[in-house]
Amino acid sequence: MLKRTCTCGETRKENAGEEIVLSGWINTYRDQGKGLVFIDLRDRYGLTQVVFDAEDTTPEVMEIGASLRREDVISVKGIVRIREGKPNAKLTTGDIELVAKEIEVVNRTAKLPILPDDHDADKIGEEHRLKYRYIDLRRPKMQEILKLRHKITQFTRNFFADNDFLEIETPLLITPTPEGARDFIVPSRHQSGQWYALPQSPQIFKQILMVAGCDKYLQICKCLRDEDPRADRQAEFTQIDLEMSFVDQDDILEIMSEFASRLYKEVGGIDLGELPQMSWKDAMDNYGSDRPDIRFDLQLRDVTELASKTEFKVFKDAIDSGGTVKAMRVPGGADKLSRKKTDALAEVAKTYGAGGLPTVKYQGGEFLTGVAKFVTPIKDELVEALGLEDGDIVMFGIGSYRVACTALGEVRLALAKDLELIPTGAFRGLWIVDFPMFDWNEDAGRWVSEHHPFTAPLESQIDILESDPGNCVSSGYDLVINGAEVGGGSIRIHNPEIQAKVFGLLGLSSEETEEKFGFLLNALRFGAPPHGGVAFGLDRLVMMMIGTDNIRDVIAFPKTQTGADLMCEAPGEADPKQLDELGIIMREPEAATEAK
RNA sequence: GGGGCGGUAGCUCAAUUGGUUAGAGUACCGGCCUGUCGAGCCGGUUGUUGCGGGUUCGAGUCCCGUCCGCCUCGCCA
Repeated sequence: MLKRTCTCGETRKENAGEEIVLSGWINTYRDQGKGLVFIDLRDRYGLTQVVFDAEDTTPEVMEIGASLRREDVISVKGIVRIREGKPNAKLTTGDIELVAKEIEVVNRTAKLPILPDDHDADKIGEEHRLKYRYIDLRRPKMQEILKLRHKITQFTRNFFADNDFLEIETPLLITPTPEGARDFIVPSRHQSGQWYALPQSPQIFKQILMVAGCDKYLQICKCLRDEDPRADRQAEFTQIDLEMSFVDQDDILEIMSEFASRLYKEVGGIDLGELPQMSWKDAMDNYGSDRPDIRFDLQLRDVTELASKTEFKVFKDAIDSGGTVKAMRVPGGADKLSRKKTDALAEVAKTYGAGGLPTVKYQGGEFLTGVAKFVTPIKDELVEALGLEDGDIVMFGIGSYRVACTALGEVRLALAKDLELIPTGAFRGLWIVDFPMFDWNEDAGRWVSEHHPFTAPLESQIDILESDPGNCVSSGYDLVINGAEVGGGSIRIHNPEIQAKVFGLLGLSSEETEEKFGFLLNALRFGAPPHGGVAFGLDRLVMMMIGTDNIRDVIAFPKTQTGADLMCEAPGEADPKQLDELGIIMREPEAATEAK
């Protein structure tokens, strides 16, 4: 075997005259006819032009050179020389070429299903890219992503190691717990009828590590949630997970702000600037989202009071049932937004639970369009409240507080896209703080955790935890960058009585609590320090830095929307023997359907 | 579980109101070409139109079912 002496990205003018060996894949070949063939040889590090010239090499090597096709794998020995033709400014090695003297064809490729070509990779169906991931990943762009991801994890490890964090692994096979996402379940062979769950996060383990005196913990770990994926969400994903003892919220926000700022700066070359704090209430009130995109300035205003003065039935019905009316001023919207566009925005509002999106134009001192007559009675007050100017459009979000805010908030985002309000290359981050402890779930008829059941209420809120859970503010915090939640955490409950109270509020009986979370409550009884932590979504960080909204772009071997790995064809059938050992009997498909 | 879009050559796509032999670029194969670099020129091979039914003289096209992929609501403590 010819062993390479350097890579395809490093040879320069200065190396002219040296004998080297390169190994790699044929990126392209250009056969000029009898006696002259060019090859661009590719490896992870770059491209080097190899020339097969009849005047410089043997007929045998020439023949092999002419037979090479895309993605064949070769090793080639030769002499570096300054190019006889023009240099190629597109390549770092563009000044030189390797004159082939000896060649070893390591492997010929079969007929290629896809080409690893950045130039038209976007056109290749993702299904093919995923099935032949090993070819897709050869693309320089994909290699760059893998490298960036590596740099981020490397930076993370170094940063936290420098701050005395210990990297500690937690188990993948854990006990199923109620609350939260749907678990992936794994059968136990030794204890038939018993099941492991794969972790949705190492949450409880990292808290127990604090009880165990580890003080500062870090792990870059896989988390698994058996829920439907989205473009930016995958059932199997990676978190930068950490936890600290004897800290308060400010301590955590401080170190995490430093981490985020330095990470973006040093790895991504991005200046995040200051990371201000905004309360959850302010975020919902003004941006209609708990992860507001503050790169542009449209804001929502509460006009419930004003709206109650009108005879508009849509307003009245919502207000009578305790709802909210929000308004958003779109400067200059009268000209920019056609009926077609406002209709499309109304569809957005409907998707998020609103009945529609009443819209009025403000032109010539009058409200125009269909619902104008209903809001004209409050015209002056509305103009004043929203600071309306001639040519503006006003849109209304109506419904329960969360629906009114969210629906109009989503319209806000759609509008930003449509009117191109987001400056390219802008990065704006902020911490969202003071989340509510709970949200009332109508279907379940009980409180559910806004964050998770281990989140502590703010110290000032402990009094109202039980008397007024709906207004109880938690110690949770999320880091939001460009409208995406990149991480979140909280100060945890370290007092077993308070933890038991929270479980109780979530509708768990004390038996259930003891059965499912007894080990945690126990741990809290045996000397738990105050502690708190954060989990950052690694995939999201990578996505943001390379500017993609597709999470599959940043995962080497991602899954599809139905949880399939198209390359290895997971999930697959298990051997009946395996099932037998586990005491599992498959129900017939028809029976499964009937059971529904 | 709901809604939307898509599936035609290895790949990316085209194919008039249903119309007879399903085309183009690219990859691949062959030929030409000594300075190319997304090489060029000439020629060629490549099809279960996702799958299964149905309507029709005739289906890539229309209908029903189903599978797969993508986007999305619910869901994601």
